[in-house]
Amino acid sequence: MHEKLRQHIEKIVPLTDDEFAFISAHFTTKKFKKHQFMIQEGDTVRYCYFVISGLLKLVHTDKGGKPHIVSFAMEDWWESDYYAFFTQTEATLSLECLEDTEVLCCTLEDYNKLCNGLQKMQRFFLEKANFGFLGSQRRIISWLTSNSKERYEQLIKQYPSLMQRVPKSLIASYLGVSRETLSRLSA
Amino acid sequence: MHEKLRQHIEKIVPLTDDEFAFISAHFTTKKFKKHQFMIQEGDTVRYCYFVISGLLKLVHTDKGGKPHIVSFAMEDWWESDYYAFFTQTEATLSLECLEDTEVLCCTLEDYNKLCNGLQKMQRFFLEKANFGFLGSQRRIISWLTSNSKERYEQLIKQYPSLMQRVPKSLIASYLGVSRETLSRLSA
DNA sequence: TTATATTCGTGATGTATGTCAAGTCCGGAT
DNA sequence: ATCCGGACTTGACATACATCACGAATATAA
Repeated sequence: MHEKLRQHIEKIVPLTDDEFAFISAHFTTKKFKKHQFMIQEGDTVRYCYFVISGLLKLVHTDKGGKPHIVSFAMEDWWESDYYAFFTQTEATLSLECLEDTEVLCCTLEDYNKLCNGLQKMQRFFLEKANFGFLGSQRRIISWLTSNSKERYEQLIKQYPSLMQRVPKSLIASYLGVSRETLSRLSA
Repeated sequence: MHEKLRQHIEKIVPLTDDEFAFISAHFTTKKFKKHQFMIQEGDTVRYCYFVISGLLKLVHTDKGGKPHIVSFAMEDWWESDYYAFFTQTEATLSLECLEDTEVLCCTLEDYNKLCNGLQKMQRFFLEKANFGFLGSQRRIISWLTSNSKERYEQLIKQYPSLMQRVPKSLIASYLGVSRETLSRLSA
């Protein structure tokens, strides 16, 4: 089942069997049920996660108690409260399962061992980080240049499956509009 | 003058003189005047830039021709149209000087040579990429959870000098509001 | 200097969106 | 089958913001 991880990494750097065995040793498997929290606000964040199957939402709750979806994470995505993970501080985000989910877990210590022990792996994480940054920048640009309807259409074009898998109120939260407004956009 | 680069890198990884000499050899210096374009839409993006001094704006122009500020870049920042830089495709962003500016330039080839030739440097870029991602994510959260006035206050708190260095219309563009609205927020 | 552009504020008005409220539809639990 | 709660839509109204217009102050250039 770590095989999915291997395929994922080999999209960026080829691996020998020995190398993958080394990598694999730094991950553990966990399963979560729908509605379970993988990270809750205030937790110490032990892991970053590679999603084997399932679907997650990364959520920030504002002072007024209103939740906002920072991102979704589906198969082949890496997710965590990365700020808390990297700085080993308390989580300000929560990570919750929208479906039954299976993940591979990597501690910060193992993340660093992977980077230091295998140059290819550091290269892999560098690529991931760069493209993660570009994805966020793209979302910022989308927000600066497009109205709600256009952003909605861009989202369903980019992730068509999302519409079938999550309620529209969560899509609305991700886009930063109310669920009522989103409902009216389709017209 | 590459000395600023050394100090900057050594905030993350310590370097020997030999190592820094190796690094230094992969950068060239350039100077630009206020209003000069370092990157224009449609250009091939030869470099990513480390800002020694001065101030830049990274801009996306929408279909209607309206410019939107994706980010500012000041001393000690790295900037480019990274998507175009990494994928060697045409720039969709422009990079323009708001002040006379001095930068160190690094081609993608040199970037890769640095990563492959010196593990410390790959580690450095990994840290930069991770924190760049976290910065963008923070901005997205700020947008999801705060109104214009709050986002404005967060910005001046985070970068007080920006207010003295750029016209408010650019701040407005960065925040995604009209200059008139920004003008009324102070009240 | 004078001329010209840039910056900034402010009023009037239209529009997009949030909020509150009601009601329908549907699936899960008992 | 009945009940209940979540998902979604739609209307009414309030509000934040964009846009257009104008003028004053300031900077920049000839």
